[in-house]
Formats: sequence, C-alpha cells, structure tokens
Amino acid sequence: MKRTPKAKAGGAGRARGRPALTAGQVADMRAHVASRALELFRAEGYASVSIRRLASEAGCTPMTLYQYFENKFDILRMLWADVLGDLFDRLDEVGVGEPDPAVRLGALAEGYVEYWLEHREDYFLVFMSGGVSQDDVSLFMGDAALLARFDVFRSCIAEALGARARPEDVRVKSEVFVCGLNGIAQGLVTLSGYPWAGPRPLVRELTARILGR
Amino acid sequence: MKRTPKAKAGGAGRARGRPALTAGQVADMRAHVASRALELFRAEGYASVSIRRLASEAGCTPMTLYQYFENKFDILRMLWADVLGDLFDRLDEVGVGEPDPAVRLGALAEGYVEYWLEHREDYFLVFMSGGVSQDDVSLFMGDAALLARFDVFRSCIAEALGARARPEDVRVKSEVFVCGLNGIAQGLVTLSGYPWAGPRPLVRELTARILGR
DNA sequence: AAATTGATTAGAACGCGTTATAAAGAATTC
DNA sequence: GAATTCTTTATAACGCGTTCTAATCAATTT
Repeated sequence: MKRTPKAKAGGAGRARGRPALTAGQVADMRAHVASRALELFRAEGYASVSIRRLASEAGCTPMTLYQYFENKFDILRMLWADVLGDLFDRLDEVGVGEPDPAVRLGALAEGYVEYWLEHREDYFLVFMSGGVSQDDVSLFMGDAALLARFDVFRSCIAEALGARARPEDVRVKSEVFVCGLNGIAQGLVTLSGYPWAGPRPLVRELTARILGR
Repeated sequence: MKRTPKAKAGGAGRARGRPALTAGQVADMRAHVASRALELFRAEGYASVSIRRLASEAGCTPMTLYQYFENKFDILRMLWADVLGDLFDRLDEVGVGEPDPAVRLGALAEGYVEYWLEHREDYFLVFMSGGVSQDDVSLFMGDAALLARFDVFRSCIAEALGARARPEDVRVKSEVFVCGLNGIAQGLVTLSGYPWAGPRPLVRELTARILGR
C-alpha cells in the first residue's frame, strides 16, 4: 500500500516537498499539447505523427507526455471535443433565423453531413480511430457534454412535430435521424468511390421521411 | 528498367528457371493464412496478433507473409469478404418464404443490425480498421462483388414500392436505408453506453418511414 | 548434371508506442 | 541551508510492423 502524504487527515497541514501539479497546470499543459497535436494530426495524419515527434514539437520529452496523457489515443480523444465543438458551433449559426423547424432541421442536417465531407480527416479522427484496439471503444464520444449537443436535432424534430407528438416518438425519430446522418456521412466519406446520389438528396429524403412529409 | 523474362515476346517459350507461383497457389496460401488470421483476430483482436505470431501459427516466416500480402491491413481486408459473406448468407435465409416485401425488408434490416450487435469484433474489423492511417481508406469495401450483396435491400424496396415508383426514388430510398442501417449499427455498437431505444424500435421506424407507412 | 529462376528462410535493422529506472531540476517546509 | 517531495530528463529496453540483404531451398530448362 502506498501512502499519499497529501491526503493526510484533516487536510489543513501543507505537504512538505514540492507541491503536485495544479489541476489548472495540468489542464494548461494538456491544452498546449493538444493544440500542437491537432495541427500535426490534421496535416500529416494521426499515425504519421510519433510521440517522440509530438513531444519535441511541444517542447518537452516523450516521457513528459506520459505524465499528462495515458497514451497516444488519449491525446486524440482530447481533440474530439475541439472538432465536435467546432462543428456544432457552425450548426448553431446555420439554424439561427429560420423560424420553420422543418426547414431548419434540413439545414442542420445538410450542414452536419457536409461538415464531415469537408473535414474527412476529422471524421476519421472522431469516428474511426478507436477500432483495431477493441479496447476503450465503448467510451467513444462518451463525454456527456459533447453528446448533449446532438440535442439540436432532437429539439428541432420535437418542434416540427408539434405538441401533439408522443415523447417516445420524438425520441425514436431523433435517434433514427442522427444515426441516419452518421450513416450517410460514413458512407460518403469512407466509400467515396461509390456513385452515391449525393449528400443533399440523401439528407433531404431522410429529413422528409422522418418528419412524415 | 527491370526486364521481366516471363513476358518475352510471343509468350510461347517456357521460362528457364523455377516457375512463378500459380494464381491458384497464391489464392490457396492467402486463404490458408486468412483462415488462421480470422480465428486469431476474433479471439484476441487485430492489434494484439502480431505478424510474427501469425506467421508462426500459419507455419511460415514473417517474410513469407509479405510475399502474399502487402501489409498487415491487407490481411484484414481479405476477412471482410468472409464476414460480409457470412452476414448476407444468413440474411438470405431470413428473407426466404416471406411474400410481403415490406415485412421481408423489416426482417432483413433487423437481421443486419443484430448481426453486427452479435459480432461486435467483426464490426470493428470491417468498419473501423481503416482509419488512423488515412491511406487506402477510400477503398473501403471497394470490392464490387461484396457491394452488390447490399442489393437485397434495394430490390426489396423496389418490390415494396411497386412498379409505379420512379427508379430515382428507389435509388435514393435504398441508399438512405442502407446508410440508416449502418448508422444505427454504428451507434449501437460504438456507443454502447448510450441509452438507445434499442435495435428493433429504431429499425422499425426507419423501415416504416422509408416505405412511407 | 548444370544452370537458372523464383520461393523461402534467417537475421539484422529502423522507427514506432510504451515501460522502467536512475539521475537531475524545481518548489516547498523545516 | 537542509530535507523533502514532485517533475522532468536521459537512457535503455521490449515487441511491434516493415524493409533489407544474403543464404538456402525447390522447380524448371538446357
């Protein structure tokens, strides 16, 4: 059993030696590394950027990276927040000023799919970097705060269906809608050689069917 | 410029030394290796099985593997055919004996999603092993013969919609349907912690909307 | 049998992610 | 300043995918 001197009973007395890293210090360093990592991963791909290289670009030793990140994949995970944040920030702008929820839903959906088509590398970063390992994959995008941003689609569908819609219907429709969008993005991005009808027709069809038009 | 003695003008005269491997020999060896690889990958995961290990299990040297496969990922790609073949063979059995195309479509769709839920490792194998590298990803499932098997959904939808349906509508609906199924599978498999409504409600909703019921 | 050509093997090597260990540096209390 | 505690560095090591080279083996023609 290792003793943790910091956690002495009472907690009033200061520890003796150098204090451990502040949560803020850790966050700053992680952000700093993630920033450099995002540039490098986007430019050269996740697999092509080595830990040793990233460390030297970030101005530290490989070993130091392992102080702040569990492993290389852990660095990648930090970037999901940035990418998804960027995506949904754009979608928020798309949706504003459109009173008709059905029209707004269509615009959001198109924006969502087209974002991934315009940022294919980011799609791979977010949706296709977990496989192979078979571990920690069920945690995919497991951050609740990130997940919550998908609610724009849900609330839009709820509004379009009106107050008379049953909540369970709204739920199922929302999940099918988001899954459908992800499936369309997956198809167009990963199977780019296939002669798809195109993003707009597919998204329009999905939106129209979900809303029952 | 290297000369290829085999391709001498005319092609009638035999080459002098040991003949190159027959297409059949290559196919046999690839099949043999792929068979062992499928077992190992399923049991221990793609990343955990090393080339050195696979070679020794297959009864050859690592170097020999590189004679028959371009790289480790190339071995994985051979397995997609097996997995997808297995999946669609089962679906064929599901669909038989059901005259109503709408009901048949629903059964096929449920079978499709549930197959991936029951074979999560295979889902990762097929859909999530390409990322990271950012190369050879656009070739994903690029085999035309494999891709053609997705036509079961298309023909089922065409039959359900009847002869009066416009071909373009059938095309768009089929693509949205398949994408929707893949999206549902992706969501349920990779985000297993999320409280989804479940595979059946989602698939039913998608099927009903696509068919316009 | 000799020569030739390709398949296979053996072994070293590279950079990779990751782990381990010991030394050096920094920040705090006594 | 001394002691202490944590961070960072330096360095070696492991197995990995992959490449390279030289040697050996196998199958064919002359």
